[in-house]
Amino acid sequence: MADPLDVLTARLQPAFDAVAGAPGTDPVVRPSDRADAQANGALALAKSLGRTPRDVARAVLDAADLVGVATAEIAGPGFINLSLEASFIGSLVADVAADARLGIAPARHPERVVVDYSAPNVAKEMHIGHLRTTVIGDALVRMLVVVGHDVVRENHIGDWGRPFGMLIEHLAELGPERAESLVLGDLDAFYKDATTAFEEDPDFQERARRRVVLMQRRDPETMALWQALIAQSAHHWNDVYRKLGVLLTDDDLAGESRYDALMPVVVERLRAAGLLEESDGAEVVFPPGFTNREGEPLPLIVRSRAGAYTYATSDLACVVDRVERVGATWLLYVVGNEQSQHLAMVFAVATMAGWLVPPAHAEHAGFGLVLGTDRKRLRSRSGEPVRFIEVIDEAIDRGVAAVVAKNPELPAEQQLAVGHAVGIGALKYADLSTDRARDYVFDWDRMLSFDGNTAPYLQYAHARICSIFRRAGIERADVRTTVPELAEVQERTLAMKVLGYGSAVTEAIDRSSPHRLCTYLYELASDFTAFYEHCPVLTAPDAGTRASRLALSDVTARVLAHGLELLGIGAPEQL
RNA sequence: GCGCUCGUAGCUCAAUGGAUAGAGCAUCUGACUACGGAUCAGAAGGUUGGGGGUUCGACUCCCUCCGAGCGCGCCA
Repeated sequence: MADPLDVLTARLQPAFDAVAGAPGTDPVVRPSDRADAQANGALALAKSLGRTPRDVARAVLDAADLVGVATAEIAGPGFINLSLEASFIGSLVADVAADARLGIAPARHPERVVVDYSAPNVAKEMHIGHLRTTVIGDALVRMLVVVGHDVVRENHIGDWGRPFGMLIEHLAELGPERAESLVLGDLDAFYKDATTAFEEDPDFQERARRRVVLMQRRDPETMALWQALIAQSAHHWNDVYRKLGVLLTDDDLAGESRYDALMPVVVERLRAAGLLEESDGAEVVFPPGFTNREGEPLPLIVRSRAGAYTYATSDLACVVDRVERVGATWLLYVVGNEQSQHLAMVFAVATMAGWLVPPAHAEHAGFGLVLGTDRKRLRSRSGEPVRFIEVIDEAIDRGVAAVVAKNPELPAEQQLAVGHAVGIGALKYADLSTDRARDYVFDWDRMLSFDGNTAPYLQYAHARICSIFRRAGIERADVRTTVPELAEVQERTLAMKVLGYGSAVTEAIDRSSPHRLCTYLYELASDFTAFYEHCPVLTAPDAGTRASRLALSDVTARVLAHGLELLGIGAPEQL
């Protein structure tokens, strides 16, 4: 238990219980600007006891044992301000330094969680719209894994449905060997050519329709062509994922085709449950609480008038598969905000049908748009969506250029590797560091700046610490057993921040909000630079202080590197 | 029309219902032969879109209005 707030809570709990006359009264201990921490529980307790908050706080303090941990005083309307003993903070920092997990607590209730993210389409290039889902999903996966959840990554690719008749037929015309060059050429051009043929050539249209039927029957030649399309598309995605440094692999592909066989089952089960209704010739379910333009109930269409299954059916099949086959109790959808109503309806119907019931639960981790500096949806000059791979390559180029300009002495090979980490880090961090629900403005200059809440700033702080040890020829591991003495205010502030790492990670997971972790890491880096400026490490006044500051520096660097890793961002030892 | 999301300093963003709403950029003042100045210390900048309400206490919860964006029956 490295979190000082937990320690304080544990110390205050019995006193609150005694004053309340009942167990379980929450002291509500939080970080505070005025002191190290503040307990606010007396305010709530006062009301039920019919006493004044300050009176309750006084009684609690009289009953509490805080010896060796903190001193307390009553402030304001009834806050208990707590100032930690420096020796206590130091010992907790040593605990964190000795912990491979750096104070991150394991999940109280580990779950099998499916994270649905990225979701590109076969035979289409990834575009800027895939940035947020891919980057946010990847960070959430890493955080969930580190606290001990059993995480199943699922990349819900668009690999099935009517357009594939057209795409497969087009590939058949070009000859299967043509598929090989698709990744080098332009996937979008292929898609466009197929569309053109479909629209302009009635014969082609007819053959495309037949292909759809052949797909349903799993005709071997058709499936071979289909596989070729997927394989070539996967090359492109994997290129993106590798450069971007996300964890997705071919093993995580869970395309719509996987749920094809489940769709009729879903409809039949809805029928058996008495939920299915007919509306304008389509088979639908009306989840309560959703209305259309006319204020009438809004249906979720699971089978169209033409007899086709819809994406709603596919998403319902997905829920069934994830709960019943995968055995997940937590379904996390990293999908744009614009799908919130659709997903809410899918979740509602799945719940009505009894598929999505406790302990199983679904959560939509929605996100806003990527905007240009004109505050409008980011697009290329031609008005097309920006190609994802171009954004990635530009990030790398800019990162390398920044490193080359700033550290010309670095060997060229290292400049490339470090520049990659800086560029990709900047790109990812810009996305992760704002509240995901909001739209955010994409701005190269700001995200690559070494000042402010950016990846390069964090990476720089980390590199500076590494530089201290490198310069002095000190092994990092050798300083870890030192219990830091915290005489200077900057040392104390930094130490307190180090102790907050675990709760920052927990908070980011609880709210599916990586930006909580980003904000924490930025504050940690800021506190470090203030410490670095005011507290000489290698030239400290005495050996004890030097050892103490080395220990503090080491643990700070480890938290920075660990935290960046959870965000999917590298922490080079030199920039 | 209905629904969802968002609205915080000039700009870009923070802030579990807790005291005086915090950072960075830009602006202004200071501090350097630097354990990496890609820095630090400080100043200035706010009716948290407007108005009501709940609460001991509201950026946060509720209502209402304004503004922006996105959805709203057989595409995914």
